[in-house]
Amino acid sequence: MSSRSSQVGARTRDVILQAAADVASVEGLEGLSIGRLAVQMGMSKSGLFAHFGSKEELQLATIEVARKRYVREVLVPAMTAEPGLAALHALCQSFLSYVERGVFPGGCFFAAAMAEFDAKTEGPVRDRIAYCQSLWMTSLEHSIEIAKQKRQLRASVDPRQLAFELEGAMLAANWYVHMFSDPSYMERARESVRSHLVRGATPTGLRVLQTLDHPPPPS
Amino acid sequence: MSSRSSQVGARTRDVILQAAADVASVEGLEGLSIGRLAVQMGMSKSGLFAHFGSKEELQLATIEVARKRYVREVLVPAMTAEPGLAALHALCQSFLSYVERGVFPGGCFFAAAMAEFDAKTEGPVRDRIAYCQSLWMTSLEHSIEIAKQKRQLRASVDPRQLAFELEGAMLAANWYVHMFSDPSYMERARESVRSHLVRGATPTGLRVLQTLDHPPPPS
DNA sequence: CCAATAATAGCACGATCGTTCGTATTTTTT
DNA sequence: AAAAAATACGAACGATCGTGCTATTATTGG
Repeated sequence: MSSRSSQVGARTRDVILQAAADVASVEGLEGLSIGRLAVQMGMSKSGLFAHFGSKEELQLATIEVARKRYVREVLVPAMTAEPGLAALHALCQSFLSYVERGVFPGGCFFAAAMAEFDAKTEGPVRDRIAYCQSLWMTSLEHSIEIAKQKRQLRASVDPRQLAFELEGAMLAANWYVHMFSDPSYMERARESVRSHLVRGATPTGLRVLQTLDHPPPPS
Repeated sequence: MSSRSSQVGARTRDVILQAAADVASVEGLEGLSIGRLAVQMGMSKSGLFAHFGSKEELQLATIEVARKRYVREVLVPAMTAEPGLAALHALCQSFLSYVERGVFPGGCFFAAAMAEFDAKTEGPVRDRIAYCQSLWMTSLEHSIEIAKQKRQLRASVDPRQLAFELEGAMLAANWYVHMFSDPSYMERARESVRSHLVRGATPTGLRVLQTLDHPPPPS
């Protein structure tokens, strides 16, 4: 059988990687140590190592499970929203909620990984992190473009610029909440998102945003 | 003699720490290794180690020289501006220029350190980084308050909120410029700073901002 | 010029790092 | 039931980590 999904080891492997993702969000992907991870899992270093064959493979596999968790906890919940401005709003709220809920103990996994690898020597790990980050930015930009097509955001709105500003507020909240143990930075980010969306919105867009704040009673 | 300033070792110590700050901005303060640093300096590991006595002391001393470099390259150049909105503008431009000039090869030292330690166990290093970061935020907020007193920014402007949004844009630029090797993110941050300042400005403040973009001919 | 002191080097330590290898145990397939 | 494959373990490797101890070399003050 080519897939590992029915094998026993696949479950073990996944349990290892879930723990690895948690550790890496705090200690960094380089700070991930096979020995400490093995102790934490209650298994031998070589036994754990055999699942991956190299530390780099462990790091890449950790990124993959982190990405899946990210998709499940951030992107999927936002998919229920109507494409366009509502989806953009949902993506931002979903991200902030994901940080707030502690989906990763160290805050956003990819924010931490980006900060760790942004200046480092190129390699598969760095490339993968950059790719994941660009996907996230693209999904923001895409929703902005849909919103423009729907005349919910003004034609003058630059999708990449708006995505950059939203992402800046969300990233800053991610760092500051942990660094200063001050959850009020989440509200600052929400205020920032709200004001950016309101500022770019057309009258049509404003109605959409009002609907989101005061959801209509189920008919 | 109590001061080390006239001793030979003080110069050596400073050269070591300048290199350490450069390395740490790329590899992180934990990634700083005494052995590799010694090789890079062309001296023995124990000889280098003797200057500090422990890795933690090396990290703290590295933070200190990084802070001094930061003050010299970011804060001091901005001090020529008139207190208030002009100073706020100068602080943001100075920070972005400092990232752009590569004052630290890995981007902003303190942004990297904050991202590295925000989720980690408490300790003197983490505390010091948090303190340095809070000083920077406070200096932004202080300039905003002066600008409000001078009626350059509207009374409705929340200093901490505005500082948060400016910092978000600058931090995001710091990461993205390196991660995607795309200097255009610096312009995105400048655009973000400009629009935030214009939006909060009173007519008086707008005149100040215009003066900054089109400096008056020396009388 | 000599004694005191500061600065550096050499060496070794225990710990941990990623990695390899051989082997035993379990699970799956034939 | 036998064979094959997957899974895990224990031991050890060379390298590097931070950190001590001791000797040696520079520098400085009397």
